[in-house]
Amino acid sequence: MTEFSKVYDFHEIEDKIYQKWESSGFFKPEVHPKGKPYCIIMPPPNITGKLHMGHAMFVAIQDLFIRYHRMKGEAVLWLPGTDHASIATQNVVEKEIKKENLTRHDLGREKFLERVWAWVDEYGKIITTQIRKLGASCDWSRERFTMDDRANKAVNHAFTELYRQKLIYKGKYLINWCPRCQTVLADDEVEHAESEAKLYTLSYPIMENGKPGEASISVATVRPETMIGDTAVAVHPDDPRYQDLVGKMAFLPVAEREIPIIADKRVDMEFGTGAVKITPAHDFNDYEIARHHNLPLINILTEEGRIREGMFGAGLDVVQARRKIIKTLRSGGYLSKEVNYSHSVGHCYRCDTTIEPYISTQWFVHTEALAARALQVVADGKIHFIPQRMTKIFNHWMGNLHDWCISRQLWWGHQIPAWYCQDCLEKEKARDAAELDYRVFTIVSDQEPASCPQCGGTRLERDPDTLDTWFSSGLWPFSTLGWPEETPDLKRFFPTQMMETGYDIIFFWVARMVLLSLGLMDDIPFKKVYLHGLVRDAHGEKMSKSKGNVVDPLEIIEEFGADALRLSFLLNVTPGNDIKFSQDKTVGYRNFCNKLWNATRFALFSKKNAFYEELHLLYFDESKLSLPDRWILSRLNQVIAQATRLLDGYRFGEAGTLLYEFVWNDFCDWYLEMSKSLLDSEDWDRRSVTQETILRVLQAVLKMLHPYIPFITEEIWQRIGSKLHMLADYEKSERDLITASWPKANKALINDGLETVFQVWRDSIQKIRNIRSEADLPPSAKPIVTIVFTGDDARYDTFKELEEQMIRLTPLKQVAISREIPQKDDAAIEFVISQIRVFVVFDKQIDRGKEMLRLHAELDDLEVRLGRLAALLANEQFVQNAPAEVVGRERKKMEELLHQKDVIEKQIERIKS
RNA sequence: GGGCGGCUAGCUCAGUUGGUUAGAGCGUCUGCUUGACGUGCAGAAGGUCACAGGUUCGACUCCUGUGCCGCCCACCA
Repeated sequence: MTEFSKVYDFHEIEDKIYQKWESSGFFKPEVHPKGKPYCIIMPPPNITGKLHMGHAMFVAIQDLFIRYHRMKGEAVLWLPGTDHASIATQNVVEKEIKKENLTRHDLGREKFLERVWAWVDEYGKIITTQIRKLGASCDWSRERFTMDDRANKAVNHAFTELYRQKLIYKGKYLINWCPRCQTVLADDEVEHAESEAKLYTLSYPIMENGKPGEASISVATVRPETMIGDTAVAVHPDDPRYQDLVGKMAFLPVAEREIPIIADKRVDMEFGTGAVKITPAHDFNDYEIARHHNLPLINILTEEGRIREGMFGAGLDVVQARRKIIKTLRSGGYLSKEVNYSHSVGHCYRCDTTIEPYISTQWFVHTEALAARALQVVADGKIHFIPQRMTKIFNHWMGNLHDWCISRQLWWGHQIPAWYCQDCLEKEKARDAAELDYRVFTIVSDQEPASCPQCGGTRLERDPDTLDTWFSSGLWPFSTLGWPEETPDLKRFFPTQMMETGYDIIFFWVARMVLLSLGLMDDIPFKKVYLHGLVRDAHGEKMSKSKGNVVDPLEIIEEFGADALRLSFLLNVTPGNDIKFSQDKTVGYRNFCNKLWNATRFALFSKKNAFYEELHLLYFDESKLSLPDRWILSRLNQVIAQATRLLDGYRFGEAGTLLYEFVWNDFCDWYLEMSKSLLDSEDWDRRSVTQETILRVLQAVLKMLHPYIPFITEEIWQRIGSKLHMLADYEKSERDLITASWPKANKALINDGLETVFQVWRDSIQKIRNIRSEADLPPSAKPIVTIVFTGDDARYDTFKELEEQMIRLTPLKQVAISREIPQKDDAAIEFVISQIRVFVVFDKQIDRGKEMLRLHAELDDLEVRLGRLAALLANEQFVQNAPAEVVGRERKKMEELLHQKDVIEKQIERIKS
């Protein structure tokens, strides 16, 4: 007999089991070669550091679905990987080398990338180890990295293909520039935050006869330092204040230039002075206006965000320049007003530096056509969001999308597969056009070209820029399956069944996958998008290193086990809602695991009961089942049906709670307690059938809990293997729980009538215990109980059969199940439950005052309910409109309550007398 | 400026077709060496389901509005 420790110790067990699963190949879809394909591509964690709670949660959720579907016999593929996370990782490594007082420029591109690769090696291993610790049943033989050779190939192919489709173009536009990272960012990589500033009013003199005159025009700005880049002043065409000024020139102080006063409908007459300075190279609004009026652009900033050489305040950063220019304007009398003002400022999502709108030449993806298709497939229900409200968020973003800037001036990432022929470039330059036509000298190819296809020249220079990290992530659902090759995996598993990720990356990632999949695969990437919330700390604060409230999942696993941690994310949660992580929850779930362990220990390995001392085959024989057996089997099959339905509806939180309660309440607290006397029976058949019932319930329970708590269920499964073998219908293929089949509800065993009687039976036991407890008597004070049924009440037989159980469980001294009211006993406490009268007699005198209090409390409660019911039933509308079934139920309740009231009142009378 | 979520027992949260006395875990109180589990067992207290209207025979659940907390989006000089 296997040793069964008193307390479940997950240490050692978890790693041992995981190794067995992995080495047996159970994580591969090939375990069910003929199964229906079911695929989830794992969101690849960034290799910026170790895993956090958010990762632990997604592993728990995805593994739950993966294991559930595997048990349903499907060919399940959960494909793991990690993400190079271009900008984030580059920043992390930059910080790392800063400790050695080095910048990436000190090292140079090649050396710097060596350092990053070393980092990738180190953290990649840590991350995959951590994912294993959590019990993830993903197929490591198919593991990928967003910058491995195959991903690289996919990225180059994608870029080339989209370029060929004219969905990718290069151009000079106003973009978001991070002066710290020194790269362009996409719109959604800019985080906006309210910040306090000053709104200055500047006066620009109007030119008169070629000279600045007396009159002036006032403009409001929060960024006075940009005035040296102004190329116009704009007013609303209908603004009566400025009618005569439109078309005139204004004098730009400091820069000492003349700029035109123009009219544009985009100007808000209500704001500030109604006149706005136009700085096209450093403001998105101004850029738009300038384009319409063909105004020149003046770039005043360097890539580091400092004022350019030869300009006012050269070399200063923006804040310093602002101070200096304010001083100058003030002394020149050009500053007429300054007020406090709050406005929204963009920040880099990776380093929080203030973003500068900046003119730059970059690569873009045309999004209009792709976004329209994306909206269409969602509208057609081809992609379904859980929770549904996320659809709106997705749609809103898709519907307001600008072109996607995909080039980055970073070193770490996929280098753009574009080469520039230097010969063609020179020719193009010689043309001396206003703008270079880059297409003339650009070669985009997924292979490095040997020579220019135009001129045959070999002086080719590769674009030094890399791609947005989300570009390669956007290909993830198909690049991981082998695309652009027509691999068997791609054919079999694409489109994937589900994308499970956090709602915080709907735009960054989910949307990009949809766009790129439609563009390159001409198909959706996944059918369902399940979005989980954020894991916060116990007080609802976002976990962050700076706050010091980060909880390390590995520490929790070490202390409470991976199963307990998983339950913390899987029970009592709703899709899309943030969850607060507190250790208290995990403690509770650790206790649940221990409960399950001990239930098994008792049920199958308790020496005293000498279970299974007789080795024999168990043929399921319904006719031999005892009442408790039939009851628990009915409950079990009910639970199987319900849990399956809930899981199919993605409601794993509710399914889990259902299982938790079934195991703890129905199975442990009631059935196993009842089994104790059943197993005492002299009757061999009785014992055997009870053992079989325990075994069958446990078998199904372990199966259903396995997706939630895979380690402990597998461990128990292995330990009870020899018992399971005794089941006549045992399937050899179920030697390992991970690949065992999900249970099917046996409707024939569901018995609603029996469950109802059992409920009344349980309630009556609890009521007796309650009376005992209220009378301040210990459990050892066992009463004598008489339970009286009316003449033809069929429940009599059930109670009769459960007599011994009742004595044992309540516990009682003795019980009489009767059809007749017992002889009058003044000491008897009576209650009515579902038309059954129960008389309880303790041999100890009970406190009359206490008893009166109890009775009055009950009476008060009854009065309230009776009042409510009477009003309800007196309402003709209710009687007429409510379904007969509901009315009937209420009437019955009324009768019952009246009866209870009567009984209580009589007792009160009796005690009084 | 637009949109979304939360507001249910002291705390953390469940609650999808509107219909018993609104549930769980933790915490609290009382009792228990009941043949597996004190990481346990038994019992109890604790809620006008944020507020105000409306629809309905009936609303935690549907509609409208309000308040507080939080989030997302937006080219607010």
